[in-house]
Amino acid sequence: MTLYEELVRRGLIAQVTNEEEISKMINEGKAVFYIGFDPTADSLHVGHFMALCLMKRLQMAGNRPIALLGGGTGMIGDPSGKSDMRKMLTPETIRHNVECFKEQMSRFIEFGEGKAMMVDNGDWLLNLNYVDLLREVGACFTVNKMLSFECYKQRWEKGLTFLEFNYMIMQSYDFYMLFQKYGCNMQFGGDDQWANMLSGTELIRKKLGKDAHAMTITLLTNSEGKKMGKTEKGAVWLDPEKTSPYDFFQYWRNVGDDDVIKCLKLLTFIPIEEIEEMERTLSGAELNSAKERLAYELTSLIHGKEEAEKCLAAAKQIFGGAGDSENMPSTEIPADEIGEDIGLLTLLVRCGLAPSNGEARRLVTQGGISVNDEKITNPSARIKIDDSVIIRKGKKVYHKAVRV
RNA sequence: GGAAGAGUUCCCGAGCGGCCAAAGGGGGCAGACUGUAAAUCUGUUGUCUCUGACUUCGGUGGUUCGAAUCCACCCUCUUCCA
Repeated sequence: MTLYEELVRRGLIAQVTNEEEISKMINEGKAVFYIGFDPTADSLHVGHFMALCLMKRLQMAGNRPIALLGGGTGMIGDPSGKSDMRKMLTPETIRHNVECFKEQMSRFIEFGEGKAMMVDNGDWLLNLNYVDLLREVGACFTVNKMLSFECYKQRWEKGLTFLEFNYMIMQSYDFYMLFQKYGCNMQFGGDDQWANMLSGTELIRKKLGKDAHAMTITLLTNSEGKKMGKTEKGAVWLDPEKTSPYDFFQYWRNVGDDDVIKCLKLLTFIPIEEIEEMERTLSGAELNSAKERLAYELTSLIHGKEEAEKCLAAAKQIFGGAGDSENMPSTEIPADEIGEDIGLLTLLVRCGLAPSNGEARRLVTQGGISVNDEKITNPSARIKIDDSVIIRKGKKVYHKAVRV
């Protein structure tokens, strides 16, 4: 099976400019490709992870990856497919985010001589001269064409600023630069980037008369068509400080039945045959084993095998019935803060299980809280903590409060 | 520059002098049912020292016994005209 066939079989590919040439190029390891990452936050999330996985797959086949950090494009903000304008980021934030990205990326991809490259488009975008740029590239774009792109549809109602409208030109310019500087002949990106990427290949054709290619990756959506990797609390981050390994593990452990197989295909390196085998044989509750595998694999890829083992063990202990666990998320509370005993509501807030006393009170009154396996419904209850105490919120959130 | 309109709790969106902590929906949280799934049903969803008090309806002042609701100014956005 060739690399390209595997990508297709995994469902990773959404759109390509020229299937024949692209498959040939990547199968033979001849592609120099780039994927852009705009530094919109101080941590990568699952969407980025998919792109990094693809990078790794291609790298293993001998292709040369370039990770492009959007130190320049981040100053503008991509309007593609978004209904609202992004909050403008300050240059300081962008620089900080770029640094965070760099660090996280280098954990997945090997950078260096003859390996992957990391470049920042701020290097060429930030010092562009407006008039020069207009004459050089502006002349290659027609406004009517740009306006016809699907990705701006959502903006017709709320308005598209000139600032954001220029994003496409910047991204095209990136491709054009990378093509010249590094011989980069292919661009990958999320499917929402299709228009931006095509514009890049067109610019290259117009300016240099050469062919460049683009391929988009399937967006990770659940069976309802919503983007995955988002929770009510925001994105599922790769940074353990922002999304703890345990929460990360649980996110994947709890994906819907209809989404497990897709996630395994798109996000893990488990051989495709094995996944297809699971797809054929597992149904109903049996899918739980696939979910567990998914959670384990991903946690292991991102936080390391050791963390993954811990999460798995913690989950088994917690959901397997045994109440106690060393690996349970916990909060340490100084003895003098607890004293004789501590108010239940205070304890819940202190452990981050409720944002306010009011919310904590509600939880307790509605029967959502158990302490050491004993349901407590009295909000004014006081809890003695001799050593440590296991709090359960709802069905699946366990937390340990430890006296120190 | 001129004219008209809009800004409400996490989001959308009603309310247009007291019965408003503010309808309805979405989302969230909890309960039931389950497989740590989905769907469904129920409750709940500003804060606190919680049968009471306090703070919220773009901002600042004002009218009134009483204002999200009326007035003035300001800010922001949308549409129409130039």
